[in-house]
Amino acid sequence: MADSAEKRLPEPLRKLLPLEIQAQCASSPCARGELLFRQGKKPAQMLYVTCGEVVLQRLGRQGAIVVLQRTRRGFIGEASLDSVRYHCDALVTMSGETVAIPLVAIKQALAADSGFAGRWIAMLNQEVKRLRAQCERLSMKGVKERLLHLIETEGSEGRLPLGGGLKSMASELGVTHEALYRAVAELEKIGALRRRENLLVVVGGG
Amino acid sequence: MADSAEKRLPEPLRKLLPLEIQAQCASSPCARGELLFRQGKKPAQMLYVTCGEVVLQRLGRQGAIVVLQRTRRGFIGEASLDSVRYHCDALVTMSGETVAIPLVAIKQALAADSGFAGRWIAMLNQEVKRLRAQCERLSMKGVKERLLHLIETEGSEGRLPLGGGLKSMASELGVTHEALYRAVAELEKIGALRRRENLLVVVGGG
DNA sequence: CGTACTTTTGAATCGCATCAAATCTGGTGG
DNA sequence: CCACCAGATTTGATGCGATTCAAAAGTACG
Repeated sequence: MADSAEKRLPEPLRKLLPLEIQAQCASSPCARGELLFRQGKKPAQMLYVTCGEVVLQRLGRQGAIVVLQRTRRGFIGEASLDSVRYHCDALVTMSGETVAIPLVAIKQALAADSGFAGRWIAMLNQEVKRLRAQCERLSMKGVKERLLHLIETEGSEGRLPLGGGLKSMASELGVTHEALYRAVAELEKIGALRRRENLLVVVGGG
Repeated sequence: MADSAEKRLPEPLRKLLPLEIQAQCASSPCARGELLFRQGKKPAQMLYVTCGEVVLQRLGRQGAIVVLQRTRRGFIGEASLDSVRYHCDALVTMSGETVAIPLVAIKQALAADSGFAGRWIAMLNQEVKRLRAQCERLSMKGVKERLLHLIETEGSEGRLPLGGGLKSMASELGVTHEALYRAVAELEKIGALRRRENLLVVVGGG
């Protein structure tokens, strides 16, 4: 059936997009090493990562690769709404799946449907909030400090489900997985943290 | 004159806001230690920092203060557009000036004026892009690496003007000013960086 | 059962934070 | 003009914590 793709749309997209745009979405798998788009090309569609990992990168002045974004779930290059050309490459670093949405459809709908525009703004607000918190987190020096901050800001009620295990969380915190394992162990020993099957719980004055 | 406040509006706001909203803006000074808003209160206006420094913070689980955002220039708590209550305090950490814009006016204008909504979205896109780059920067381990990344992403043509001197740049990079001074000195000695009066220039293969 | 991955612990090294102090700078008032 | 101060800038010495390299133990899956 043609609508099988729609049914697979992740929750966030179903709540965000007008139905006529949902109908134009196309899911497709992406393999590690694949380039989803290239610097200089004209954006034709908005990409949403549902699983796997994609990084946006470009070459710095002395040839070093500068990573601008690493996404495991969410839009990549939302800013392509405004720009004529991509200013970086999109490289798949972990096989997964993406949803492609025609850019023109989004632009038209944003101009015509103020409700959609409002939801889009709300989504961007959330993203800005999240990113600001992440910056504050990354500017902390200690791993334990960062971990607790993560649970405070991304979790609810001092609880945070860990999806891909601690290892993937480590790169989100900007530390090695060894350092994170040790930090968790120490916090548990102090009694500041408890660890259920797939959950981290802050013990403090809750 | 009453319009003296309008004339003082910073460039970004003049380009972003419809004229009828610019007329409703009110600049006012804020002193170090002042609370611009408090967790739990209902947002009535959108605040834009023109100079000074404001942090958004709230109390974490074990009483530790969690800083969510630190702003020297730009909106604070854009997300108050969507939320009924503030979820954090806004504390002035360096005396300066803010512009207050009535929230209802913004909401109405965003719904009625699709051009304004488009500009607002573009602004948020820029912010998201900048924040993502900053996250990647902060997740780098070396100071030199971070500095070069900053110049690559925030500067143009490998050149970056340093506004408040190296010291203020240090906290933006999430390092101590001593470490930054040393990194700059080493990069200059290698010949990878040059330093003009108020400018940092990457020397590499440009 | 074997392979691949995550999780865990150990030991050595390195870079940054920290504390300290000297120099340089611009601005203010005598 | 000089004295003086507050801040930025610079250099030095020390310690801690994360990285790094290494290896073992646990776990999922075909």
